[in-house]
Amino acid sequence: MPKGDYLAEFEIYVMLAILRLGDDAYGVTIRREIEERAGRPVSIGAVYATLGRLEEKKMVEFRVSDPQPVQGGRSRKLVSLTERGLAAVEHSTAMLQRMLRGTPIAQEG
Amino acid sequence: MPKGDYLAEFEIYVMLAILRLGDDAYGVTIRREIEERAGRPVSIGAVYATLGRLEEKKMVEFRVSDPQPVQGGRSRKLVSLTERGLAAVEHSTAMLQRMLRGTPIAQEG
DNA sequence: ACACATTACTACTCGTTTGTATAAGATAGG
DNA sequence: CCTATCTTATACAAACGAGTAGTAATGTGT
Repeated sequence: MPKGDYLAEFEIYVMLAILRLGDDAYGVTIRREIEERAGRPVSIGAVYATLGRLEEKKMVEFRVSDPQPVQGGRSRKLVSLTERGLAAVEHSTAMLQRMLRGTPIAQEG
Repeated sequence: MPKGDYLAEFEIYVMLAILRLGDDAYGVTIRREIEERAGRPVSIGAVYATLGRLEEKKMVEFRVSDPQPVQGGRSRKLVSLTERGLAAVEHSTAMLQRMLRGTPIAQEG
């Protein structure tokens, strides 16, 4: 099982957050998104570290935004999933859904 | 976030396989189940190693079957999830479902 | 120039998971 | 007994992920 071909838990959370955030996905918003859904604190460093690992795996890619017209509004490094990244998330989640089926665990739509 | 509080990918697969297999969950069947769903080879050693770790975390428990009336039919070590293990799987999958919602990834019922 | 806010980066540590290789226990059959 | 078969066990290595702490870049406002 060549590593780098699958996603660890936190990596999945980061990638799903990116998907939900769409054009507004960058370090700070990703962090907030995960904190809200998971209900636990997430350090910003952990997010950037994970984003770096995901980039190495070619799961995500970046583009730099224009600076924001507010105090401290430095450019953001917006993230999006690569084709490969999207495929990986879909694969991971589909696998989970397959495994869940036929199981006594409640499924939500 | 203290490790040991969440489940890694392979651990989740093992636990979900146990759930599906019910009264027939033991090393060999678990391996087969995962291989079929994941479509990749799984070594039997990896399964036992993981089961050992899950037992340490009190996620699974064992009971020994009667010997099987076939060649090589030694007793099986049947596995089932503990209350704690079931709760952990439910927690992990529920979190994923929450993260999936609002995402362009197809959801199956 | 200076303070302040927002965002990003990186080196490093720690603990973990995964996986292999290897050995061996238990049972049936001839 | 000896062999084949099914099952389990485990020491060990290698790789990896998570997270922290500290640093720095870039922008606004005064």
